[in-house]
Amino acid sequence: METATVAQRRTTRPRADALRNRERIVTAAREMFVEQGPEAPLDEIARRAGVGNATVYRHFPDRGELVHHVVLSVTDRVSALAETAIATAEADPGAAFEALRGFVHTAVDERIGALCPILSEAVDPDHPDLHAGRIRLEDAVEGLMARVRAAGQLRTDIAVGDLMVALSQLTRPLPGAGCLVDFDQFVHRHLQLFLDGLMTPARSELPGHAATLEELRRDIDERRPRQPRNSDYSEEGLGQK
Amino acid sequence: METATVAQRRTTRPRADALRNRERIVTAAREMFVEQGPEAPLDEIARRAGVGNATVYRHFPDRGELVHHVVLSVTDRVSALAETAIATAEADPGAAFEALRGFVHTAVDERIGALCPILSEAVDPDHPDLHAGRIRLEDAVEGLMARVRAAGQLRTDIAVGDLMVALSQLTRPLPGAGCLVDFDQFVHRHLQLFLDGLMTPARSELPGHAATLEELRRDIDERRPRQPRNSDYSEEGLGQK
Amino acid sequence: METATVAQRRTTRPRADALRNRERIVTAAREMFVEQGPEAPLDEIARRAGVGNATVYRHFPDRGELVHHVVLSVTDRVSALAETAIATAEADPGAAFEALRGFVHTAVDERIGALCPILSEAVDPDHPDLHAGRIRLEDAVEGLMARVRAAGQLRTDIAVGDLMVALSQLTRPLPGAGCLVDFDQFVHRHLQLFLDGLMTPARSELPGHAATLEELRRDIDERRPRQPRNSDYSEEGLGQK
Amino acid sequence: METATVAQRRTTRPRADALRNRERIVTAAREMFVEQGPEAPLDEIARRAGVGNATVYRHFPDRGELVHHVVLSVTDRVSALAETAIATAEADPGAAFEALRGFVHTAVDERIGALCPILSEAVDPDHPDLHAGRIRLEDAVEGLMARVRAAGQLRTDIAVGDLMVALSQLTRPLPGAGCLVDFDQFVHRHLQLFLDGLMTPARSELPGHAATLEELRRDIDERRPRQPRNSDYSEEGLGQK
DNA sequence: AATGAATGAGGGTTCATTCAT
DNA sequence: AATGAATGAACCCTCATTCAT
Repeated sequence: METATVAQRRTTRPRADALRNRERIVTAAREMFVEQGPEAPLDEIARRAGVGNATVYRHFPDRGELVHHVVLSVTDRVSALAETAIATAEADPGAAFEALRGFVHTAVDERIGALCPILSEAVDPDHPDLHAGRIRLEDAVEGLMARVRAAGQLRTDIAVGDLMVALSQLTRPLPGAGCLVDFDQFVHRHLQLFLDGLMTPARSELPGHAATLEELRRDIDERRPRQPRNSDYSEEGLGQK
Repeated sequence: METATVAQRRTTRPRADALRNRERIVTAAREMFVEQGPEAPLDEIARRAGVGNATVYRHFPDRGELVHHVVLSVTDRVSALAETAIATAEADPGAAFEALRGFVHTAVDERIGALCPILSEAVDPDHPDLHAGRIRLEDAVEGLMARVRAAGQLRTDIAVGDLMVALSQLTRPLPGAGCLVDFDQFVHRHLQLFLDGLMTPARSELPGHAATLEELRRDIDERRPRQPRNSDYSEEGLGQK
Repeated sequence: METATVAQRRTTRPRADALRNRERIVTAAREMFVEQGPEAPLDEIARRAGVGNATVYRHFPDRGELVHHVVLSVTDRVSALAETAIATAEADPGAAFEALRGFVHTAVDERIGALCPILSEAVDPDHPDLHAGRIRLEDAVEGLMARVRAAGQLRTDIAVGDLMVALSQLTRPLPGAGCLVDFDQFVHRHLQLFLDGLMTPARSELPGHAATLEELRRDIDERRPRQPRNSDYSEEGLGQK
Repeated sequence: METATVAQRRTTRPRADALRNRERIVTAAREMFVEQGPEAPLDEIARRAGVGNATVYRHFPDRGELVHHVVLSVTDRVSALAETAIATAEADPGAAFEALRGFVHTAVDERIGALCPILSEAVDPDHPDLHAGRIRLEDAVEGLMARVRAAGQLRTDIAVGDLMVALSQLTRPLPGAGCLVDFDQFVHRHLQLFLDGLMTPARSELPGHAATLEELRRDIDERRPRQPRNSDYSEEGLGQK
């Protein structure tokens, strides 16, 4: 009796099924975002999660909220992966680059592509949770890269932003292509090739400059509404080393 | 005689402004497809082209027709770039890889990302024009890659499909991000890194298998409506060479 | 030379080809109106007439104008048919009803169904030309019916409106059905049955009252925007005679 | 136990307001189809039903589905009327034709004109429900006509298709005329006249041949895209008997 | 708390009408 | 005078979001 009262006092006692639903929604959304991008129909997410559409709204008042939580969830998982990889790299510095490879390929299966909103206007960059998540992710991946760099296996002209953005891009689904079963092997091929390009010795000189996630966010936030898009390729040193 | 010629010319001459409009629509669509994929709102394309929405329909009876022509246009431009690069590579085999680099970086400015529909359901793969375009593009890029390979500068376990798909992916703008001026330098950085991964000697073993554009199309056409998506990463040899 | 001047003075010298075009447009419109109703696409009418769409607008500033002229044209043709039938009926009063039958069936081939706008809001009832046409048609058909009635072969409780409206209705195309080749024989069957019902002796008592075209127009013009539609069948004497 | 029953009832019970809406949509559509045919704007149907347009789509995923249900609904109602009339005809064979008259006039109020899609491409003729409905309707009306024929009061050269098609045509409102209160009495006049033409003894010979609804459907399905439309009136015997 | 239903806004497409050649 | 081209309004349909049960 008293127990019940206490339970009731916790104003937000989450019912077991509510918690389960919430989790299923986030999972379904993560899948959908990877496959269709952050514009995926909410009704479809609800269907895939096995709940009514309105239930999604109960848990996440608007799409932004849902994106927010998905990003948090993926950030957490990928951060954990990176932290694990750090341990591996420290255990055997000779295999540091291998640890990085492992991290990259596994991150795909954690739907790291769902992180793309982190770099767009879809989420509020100043939200404390997201900021914290980004810091943790950045620290972990930077830590991992630092280990590989320390082992002399990673070129020195790249930073976290380079890896994360390329990772997001290479693992995004082709637009208008639905769920491509056969496409996944291609993703892993491209990741391998990209990773090969990260190894020492560097085989070319890079244009632009290395950037962290924080810097990328800042760049995005500051950009002007619309401008003619011109490559700066010809103006930059791109020559083979 | 001359009168007849003039008259005839008049009969078949498309109006100057109509031609201009058509060109502007294709250009606008190319931009939009790169940014948003082949599902980009036609109204927005029309707006960007500076014409009414119905004008788009006059020139291209349905979306497929528009996509078709954009793909053809980009295919042509990119094929020409590749063919030019071939000439460069032949002139100086020692700089073959440099010719490939040049091609890749320039292709970005021709909006090669607009080719993504070529790999989706958005175009009829059996249309003669598209098939011919794909063949020309494939031959040109394959020809270019062959030159670099012959010069001993390109790893041998990759094919046209690998390059084209990765190129499309790496050059796509971030979703919801509009036209990112600052992002372009990142694109070129990633292309450089990816290209470095293509050089000899190969630094890793690749999962899956090399594929041509034709094979990719076939894979897509054959895929079933929906299946659980499982990475095959863990089942494949991904080890460092 | 002087002839030319005179000709020019007639400010509205209609060029031969313009006249021909005008005629072809009206003909095409008549066909289309019968087949698809007065909402038929003007572009399609233009196409069928073999002219550009804008040419239709040169001749008929708006759709109403076109409908107007089609109605006039059909009214004329059908009036002529009726007048011919009168002559036949007078020549052989014993075959008066046969003359009426002939008129009805031939009127179908003159696309009398295109007259339906005469009873709707699609045309201005007060336009002098239309009014005159309606009077001529009414007089002719009434004249024909009078002959048959005088011959004792037509029931006396019906008037022109009854015949014309039923004629229009029975010959209208089924909605959404396109051009029904096989449907025409059905039209003629129904006309026969309806005509049989017009013969003496009358086999039933009719509800409502006989009406002329003028009265019908007036009824239509006076009707209120929207009212619940209730049959008055149960309130009227409909019994078999 | 009882709780379970209640719960179960709740699970499958369609909401009261949803049911009401569905009914209102079908009713509105029935009216619109009678007036404008099966191409009537869905937005207008929604407006008339007093619901948002999207609600129509929730209940009927596409136009075909709506047409389908309207046709079923009308078929049911009219079949019931015909079956009732059969009973009347059997009770007093001398009044068999009167029963037919009653059926015809009452069918108008059930919006029998909404059956027009049954003869167009708007519905799938092979759908089991529609087929069953058509059979029921055909059997009922044919049964009614058989009773009248058996009583020697109905001419023998007509079939169900003749009656149904003429009925649909004669009861359709004039195009562009909205709902004509005053027009209804005309409809009933014409029905009376048409019915008089169906009585024995037949007063003319009919062109073409009697057809059932099934045969009409077949004719429609087999017809070619477009052909010159020629009356066969002159080639057929139409003489007075 | 969960849900089915309702809705309005937005994009796709057609078509009557106007414009420029 | 004739025409191809351009346009905006209307309609169809989808989907995010709100409402009522």
